[in-house]
Amino acid sequence: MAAKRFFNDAESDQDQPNEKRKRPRPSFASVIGEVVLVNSMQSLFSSLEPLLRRVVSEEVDHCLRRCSLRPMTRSPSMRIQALEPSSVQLVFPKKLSLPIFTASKILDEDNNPIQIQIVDKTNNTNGAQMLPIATDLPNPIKVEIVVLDGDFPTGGRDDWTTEEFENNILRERTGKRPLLTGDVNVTVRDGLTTIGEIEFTDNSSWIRSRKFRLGARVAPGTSACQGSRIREAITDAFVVKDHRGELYKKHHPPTLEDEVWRLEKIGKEGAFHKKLASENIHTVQDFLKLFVVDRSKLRKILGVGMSEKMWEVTVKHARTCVLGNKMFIFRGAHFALFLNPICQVLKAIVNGQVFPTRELSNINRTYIENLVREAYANWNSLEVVDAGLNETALLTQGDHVVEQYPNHHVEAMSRSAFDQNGHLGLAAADHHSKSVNVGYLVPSNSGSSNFECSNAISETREGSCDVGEEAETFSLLDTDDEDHDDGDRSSAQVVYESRKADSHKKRFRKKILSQEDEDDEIQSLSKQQGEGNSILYKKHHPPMLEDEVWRLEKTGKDGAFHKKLASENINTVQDFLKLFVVDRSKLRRILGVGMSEKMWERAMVNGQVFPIRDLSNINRTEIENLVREAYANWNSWKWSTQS
DNA sequence: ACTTCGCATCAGGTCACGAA
DNA sequence: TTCGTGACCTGATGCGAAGT
Repeated sequence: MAAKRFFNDAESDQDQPNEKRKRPRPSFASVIGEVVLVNSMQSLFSSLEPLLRRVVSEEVDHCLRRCSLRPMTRSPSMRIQALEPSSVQLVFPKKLSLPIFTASKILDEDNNPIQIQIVDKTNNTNGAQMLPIATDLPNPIKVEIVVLDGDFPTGGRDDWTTEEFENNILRERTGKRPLLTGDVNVTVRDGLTTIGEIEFTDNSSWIRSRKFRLGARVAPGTSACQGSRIREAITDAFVVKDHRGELYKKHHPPTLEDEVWRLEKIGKEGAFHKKLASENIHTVQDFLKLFVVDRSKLRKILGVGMSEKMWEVTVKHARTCVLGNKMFIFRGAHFALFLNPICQVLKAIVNGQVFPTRELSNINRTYIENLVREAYANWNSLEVVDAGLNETALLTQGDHVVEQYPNHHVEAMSRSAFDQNGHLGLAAADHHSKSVNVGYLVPSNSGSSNFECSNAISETREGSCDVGEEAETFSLLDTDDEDHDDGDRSSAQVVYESRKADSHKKRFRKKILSQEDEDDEIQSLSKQQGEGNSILYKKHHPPMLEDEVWRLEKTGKDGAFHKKLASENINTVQDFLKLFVVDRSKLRRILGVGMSEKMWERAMVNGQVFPIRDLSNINRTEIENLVREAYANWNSWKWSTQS
């Protein structure tokens, strides 16, 4: 594996912008590090030689490039005029569509090809009134699209000289294709042009700012500006990601059919993805169904490896899923249960009597719960119909409606739905005073495209929540006792969020978690599951002599202790134990005060697999000296294997 | 020659724990 | 309460092998 790119000081040198174009090279420190490892001056020279050769080669290359470019890129007349005030400028009228990936077409925020305008900002104070101009300028004008460093212009300035602009143009890395390919040279007619297809060939991670800008300038050599400079255009800075990132892109909003790793915090083939897959949760729909039917089970599947914060992010993202308009009907001898695609009850018919959501509380709660679970278990056999629901019908369970729906349309609908029912309005859903657990969605009784929300459980911690008897109704979405705690937790989390900045954060979270009564079960489950997923870092019990030393408890791979030990040539468990036996205090010193006594003891418990025989009957000092000698000449001894 | 894919590694974030 | 550290996660990406 090659070392990661280094960002040395030379790259930050503003006076040498071309430094950024260099192929990243090993830092001096990394070279020295290698040398220390091999511990020989010969290695030092052999390590430095290729580095020096490359540095010299690249510097010569850059000098040649700069010398060869400058005369071509700026005409003498342009150079003189560069610093003159200019009211005419190129602009990108629209922002770019983000994120941008390599090998993908660069488009504007409306997903249309990028445009470039020439505008005159004379008499324009706020930039909003700039208009394309076509007069007083030659027509057409050739324009070149270039890539700029994201840090340009420095200091947030909105003006620059032609030379500054030119010095911040980025070129491809050594051995790579041109950084920008496609229609990089365009012709502006009547003050406006559209760029066809352009795309990046390389990501932006290799420059210090990690961001690019697109720039547009009048093509070098064009002497057609009638004595005035046309100022260059630049876009906002943006990150260009490797095209592979596009494959892993999260969907906003996700669809029911999306694979579950499209949700935030669930990486493709990552630990959570595997855990979910092992429970047959493959799609966002699967995820949401289980969330509705048995939230605690879903939480346990993910385990403590998924923190509360991550869980919230994932759930929040999942909740933005568009549910579509399908309805699933679970029929029995005396009942029919109408469910939405994520197992929320829309309506129930029991013994011929129709129960819209508002009246579901009148039915035996356990009875309905069991039906829902049964429906969930037999999901594939349910009858599917087109319910004609509004396409934007979304989840509204267990959270503030506002938070769940960035879509204002849906928010408005939810608001009206609350009002219709005479239930809690959004205004009352004050973040600081209460949280609202919304029950389930139903199509409006009138059959209109609106839908209603029923408050199932509403918890108030500090303020009042006027939901009347509705608060006593039940929610099929909050089926177990834990979910009453969820009400508490939601409120608690609101309070917690408001205290985010203060130092009670961790203790407070711990307290909340303890209320959830899930630690032991989840932890043991998560540990079991986690072991399979973190096998790369797994500690060995017991460790083998040949094991790398970081297999011992409290010694993280590539962590501080690992490095300290490695620097003393203690690479294996055997090395560790040898020094432990021969000179325990030295070993302790190597690890330093960073390893607490408790950690030290734990590492010892894990490391001491071989009992040291009692030497009290033998001359201790003599034996110790022999052992030290043996240790010092370890590799020169002939060893026999004990039978 | 170029693309695709899998592997390995790294960076950065979050969290828990323990010591001071 | 603060700080240092390890653990473990996702996401990014360099590299080489295999495929086209």
